Amino acid sequence: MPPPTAAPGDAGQAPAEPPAADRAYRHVKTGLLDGTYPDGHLLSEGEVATAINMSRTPVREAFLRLQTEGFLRLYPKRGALVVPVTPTEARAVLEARLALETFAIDKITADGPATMREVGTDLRAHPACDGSGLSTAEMHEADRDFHARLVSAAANPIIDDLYTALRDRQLRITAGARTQNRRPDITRQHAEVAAAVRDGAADTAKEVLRDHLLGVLRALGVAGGPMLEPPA
Amino acid sequence: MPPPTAAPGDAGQAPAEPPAADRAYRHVKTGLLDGTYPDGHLLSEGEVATAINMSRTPVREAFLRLQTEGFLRLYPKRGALVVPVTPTEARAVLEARLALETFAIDKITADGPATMREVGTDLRAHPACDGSGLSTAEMHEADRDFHARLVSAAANPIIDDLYTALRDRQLRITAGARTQNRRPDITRQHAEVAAAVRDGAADTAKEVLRDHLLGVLRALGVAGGPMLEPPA
DNA sequence: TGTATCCACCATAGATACAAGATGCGGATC
DNA sequence: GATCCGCATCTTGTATCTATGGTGGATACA
Repeated sequence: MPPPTAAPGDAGQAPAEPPAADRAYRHVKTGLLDGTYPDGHLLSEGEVATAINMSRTPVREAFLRLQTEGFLRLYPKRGALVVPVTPTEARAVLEARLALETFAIDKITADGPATMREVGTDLRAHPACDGSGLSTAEMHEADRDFHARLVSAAANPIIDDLYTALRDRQLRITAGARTQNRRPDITRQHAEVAAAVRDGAADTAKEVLRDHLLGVLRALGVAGGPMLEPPA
Repeated sequence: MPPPTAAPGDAGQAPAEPPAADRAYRHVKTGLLDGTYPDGHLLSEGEVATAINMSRTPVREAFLRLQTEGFLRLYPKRGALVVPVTPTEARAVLEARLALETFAIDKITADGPATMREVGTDLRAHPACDGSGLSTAEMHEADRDFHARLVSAAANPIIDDLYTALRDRQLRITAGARTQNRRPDITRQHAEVAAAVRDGAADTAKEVLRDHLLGVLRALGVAGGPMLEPPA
């Protein structure tokens, strides 16, 4: 009666649908990334709920999550604003990434040369240091994984969570950017960071990393500001 | 642009109660901090909803927020677990604070000596550098404000948000700790950090800061690990 | 007595109903 | 012709209801 949609019950080979809240979250996030919901668009719970054929309750949960991640801004009784991506925000995200990744390198350094060697060696063998034969999507994934591994080597779950959220946020910022031309630089920088960590050259690793992140901003046509720009 | 969050129409002498979701959030958070909901307690939406006389819907929102902040862990169909505070978590929070505050100092440094002087001078005059005549609660507030100002000097709203969340999280960790005996150290370290920033001695500032944060862990009887412990 | 099973209870997930706030348009008024 | 007020409508905030799934205790059995 009330649940007119979906027959969750039995169904021999039912694939066990994920929770509605998750589906709503995915749907909106996807729409945010592929431009279905453009910057500045004011979307409503009901709109999304109707689109994916569910009630507003799970959509609300999704909106709340997306707000804490910085994708939406909720206005009471008004709707959810798709936060416009500004150069300032792009810079803020990259700066924050720099802060966390720099910390990771420092922590690995504090752990001692043995840890540096181990982590650096692993990273040096990562696909993101080569990149040949990888599709754009695979390269993107490899890039993300490379940095995630670097950060998680700091063995700090809170930092890991913060970093993951930042990376999600960057997804939207760089949604339309092309990385094809930059791939040689990117892989080279990955390799340099890994090698520097392996060899105990923390300062070199941090410097290359800074330049690496600056490259992302540059590709977007955004200036890096005093923190990310190369020193005189 | 629509007015962000204007006061609801009236504003006459109506108490203008805050939204139920906010009340639920405050209630649970307070309970978390004052020990009403101890570590490992499994609480339910209905329990809270009944206690403060509202429906479960706003309570659910509050639970979601508290989960993203790391206070609760939600188990489907089970309830919300009050995340136990472990030494590991305490260390992770303090390390994360170190990462962000260190970044702030670096950014201020990158901004140039003029910025350092200005920020450092302001901080040096902050009540948290003196502390005489402040109650425990006031001192606590001053401490929090001091660090928040340092971080916000980095002019990065994302970092600000992350830092605020960390600080909230620390609230719970240090809920029962006494700071009375440590106050002289704390105020001295604040003053030293401020003076170092003012005078352009970034490395000194970061070193004192590290020691300052280590002090929090020490007061809890937790070891700092390789990152926070003083170098040999 | 120890163990496996079953069932009642409890908690959440999701849907729907209802209430209240905000906006924008149209018409009345000055 | 400009302005202001009221209403229609849209959107969120909150409450309540039903369905589903998991837990633990009581019970039957070896």
